[in-house]
Amino acid sequence: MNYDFKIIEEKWQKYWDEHHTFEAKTGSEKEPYYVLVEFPYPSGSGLHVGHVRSYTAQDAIVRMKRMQGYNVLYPMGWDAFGAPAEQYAIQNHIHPKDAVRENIKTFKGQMKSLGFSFDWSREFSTTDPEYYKWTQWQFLQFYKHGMAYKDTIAVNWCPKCKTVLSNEDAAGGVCERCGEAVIQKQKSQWLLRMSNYAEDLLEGLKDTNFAEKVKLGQINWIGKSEGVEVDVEIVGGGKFSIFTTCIETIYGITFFVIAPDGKLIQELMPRVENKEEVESYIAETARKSNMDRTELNKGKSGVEVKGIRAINPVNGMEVPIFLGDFVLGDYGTGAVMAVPSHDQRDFEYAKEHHLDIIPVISGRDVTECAYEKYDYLENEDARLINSEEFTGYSVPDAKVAITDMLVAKGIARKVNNYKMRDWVFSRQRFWGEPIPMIHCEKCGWVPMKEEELPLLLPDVAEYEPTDNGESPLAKITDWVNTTCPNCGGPAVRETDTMPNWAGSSWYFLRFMDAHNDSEFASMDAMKYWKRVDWYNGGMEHTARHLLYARFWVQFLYNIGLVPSKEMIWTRVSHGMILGSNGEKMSKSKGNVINPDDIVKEMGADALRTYEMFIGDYEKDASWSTNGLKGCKKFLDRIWRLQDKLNNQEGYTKETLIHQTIRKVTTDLTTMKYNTAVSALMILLNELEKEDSITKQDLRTIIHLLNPIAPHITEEINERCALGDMLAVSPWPVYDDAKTIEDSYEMVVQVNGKVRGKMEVSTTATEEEMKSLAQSIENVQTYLEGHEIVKMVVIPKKLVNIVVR
RNA sequence: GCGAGUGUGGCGAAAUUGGCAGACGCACUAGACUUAGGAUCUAGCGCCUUACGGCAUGGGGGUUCAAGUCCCUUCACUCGCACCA
Repeated sequence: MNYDFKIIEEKWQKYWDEHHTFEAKTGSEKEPYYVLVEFPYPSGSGLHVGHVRSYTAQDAIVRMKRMQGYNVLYPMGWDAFGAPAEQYAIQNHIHPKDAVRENIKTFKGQMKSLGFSFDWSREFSTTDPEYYKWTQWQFLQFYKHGMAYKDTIAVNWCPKCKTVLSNEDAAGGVCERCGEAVIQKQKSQWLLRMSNYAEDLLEGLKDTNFAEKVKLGQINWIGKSEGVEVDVEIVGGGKFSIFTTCIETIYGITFFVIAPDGKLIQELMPRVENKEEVESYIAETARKSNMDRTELNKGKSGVEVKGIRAINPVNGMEVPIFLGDFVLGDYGTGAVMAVPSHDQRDFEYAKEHHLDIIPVISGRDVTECAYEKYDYLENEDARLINSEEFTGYSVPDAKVAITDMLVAKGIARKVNNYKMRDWVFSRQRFWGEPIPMIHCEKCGWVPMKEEELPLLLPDVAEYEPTDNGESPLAKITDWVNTTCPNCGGPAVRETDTMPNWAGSSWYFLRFMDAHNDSEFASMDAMKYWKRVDWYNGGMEHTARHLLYARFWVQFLYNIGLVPSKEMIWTRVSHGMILGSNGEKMSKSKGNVINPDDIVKEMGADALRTYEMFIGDYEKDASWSTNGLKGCKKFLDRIWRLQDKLNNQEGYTKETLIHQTIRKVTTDLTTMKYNTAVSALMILLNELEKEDSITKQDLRTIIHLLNPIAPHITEEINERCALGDMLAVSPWPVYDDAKTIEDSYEMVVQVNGKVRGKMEVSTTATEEEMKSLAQSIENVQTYLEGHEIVKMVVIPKKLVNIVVR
């Protein structure tokens, strides 16, 4: 008889709800433990089997930790602002607010039907005014500390979504959401000075326990390079600066290249002889999207800036200046020294424009391609050549000596540069937190009074983006028009909204104190919970979301509002659940599995067990309905164990049970869910062989399974009157001494090949093992006529007899 | 191009970190039970060989008594970053 999962699962879900079983109490004397899964966008398509994987994985840990006596916080909420929610609303012609409300209802119902032990008392949505009030408040803190500013900059613009994108959103030159090629557009934008935190964000990684690949993602994104900034004189007066990481090649300069989108060329313009040519190149670059600029890897476009020549600061050589779009206006100084002999990019440019190539480092020819840094740094014999007094220096020596010389002359500085830019914080969108800033003709930008927050999103009929790039909010004149908080004169509100990254940058703090209406979270609550001990999310968020969140926290720390500089300790990421064809699940491919269907057909416990058993948690895995059936069968067999119950005391399989407790406990702690399930299957196989089993046998196996399959196990426990509810019972403990078998199967090898096996007592000495090994008949046939050279004994494992 | 990772039966995967490769599950085969069912139970299941045995962890080489695991080399795929000076 199979179990009726539908009735059982609903019964326990209702019980947990009504008894608030999983609510965490701030301030409890138990040790706090905070487990977080990324809160989802409540999109219209509902919960994905991928969500089920990570939520179950964390749920299993959380349930075990509770039983181990921790005060566990496992919260859930909604990241409901931003394009996905808005897009859904536009497509379905309903107000985003209503769409979000509906979708949250669906998601929450689905989560409950899967038996996740979230603390629902702390639930909130980033779109709740009670929450975004504090997002706005924190923006004002950024502003008041000089960390938010408005600037007209070239921004990534998606012509299709009609909105500005951050560099992170426009990665690869295409819009993150719609895939459209991103173009550059000048716009006045709010920015957060994230680049000020580049070094701190790098340093802070040392105080986290992130997976190595997660750290690397952060390091790459920050993109630190150490180098030297050098002043360069222009013939006939004026100067500019360049940034280089290879100062040792400075004698090889044959030209300079400056950015077409930078300020320098505009300053030089009056002296330019070929203005028309230069201006048309600038215009051409502006038209190019990032994509084009990146894809044009080969063939270095550019024009010479005629009439202006620059002087190499070390040898006084006069060289031409070029414009090239491979030089970026907003990185470094927007100008580079070009050393075609030792930089492939410069080399190609020089070939294209017929410029000189002067080698300055010995060891390789430079007629075919450049002799680059990674190459000459490997060559210990490399020496400087054609470099006046530095000729003959090794590269490391030259780096130091040339830098010192230039610094001493006062024309150079040691500088670190970072790829990471300031965070573009404006979106021309309706569905986001309004930026609480007011513009007054007289006073300029003035922050709203904190006590007037939240600045509510008005109710409007039209929330679709406009063609001119203005936020839809701009059309609502009675919302826009206001008075200046400073002088009381007429003023207008900022109509841009915040990116959806804003609300998710601090939500984990709010969970620590979710209903506080006088602070975003009290210092006491944050000190109690300390930090997020274990944070799970998709790999796609490990670079950006995590970086924003860390930046946000570090800023709050610096102004004394959070207890530590890093509030997230361990970050892990899960692999995707792919369709049964091994491809990413998508509607168009028709390979989407809806968790609701599985819950209906097989039950939540079966789905949970299967997703834990599917394979290595950090790797992608393909869906298999057969695999799922196997797990359902496993649960059916667990259910049937009830029939074998007897009234005897103690364990039937003591050693194996202790081994299983140990295995499951360590596997859950190290995210090896698949082998934890397999250990339970092995135990079940053994128990099934018995005619009858004890209460303790049954209680232990269902206790160990409970974190993964909470409903069926709780039901068996109740039906068989095995003890207190599992959810509030202490986790089984194992005794190391009881995990040891009396005997084991000793393997006997001759010259490394297995020639015999023998059951041997665990207490057998090495000498005993040796003689027993030689007593095996089959082993003897391989020893005959040979001389034993040596015997290798691995206690409790094997004997290897080496013969000649 | 740079960085990271992966590669083990028909399939998903294990392997106490150098010690019996393939645990556990799926699929498959045979049988049992049966008021034929996509239920349950039993046995088998890497490849070659009648067998003894031999060969097998992407390929090649090495270290070792012993290699999926360590070293060198090579191939394939996946994921990040990508004109960052």
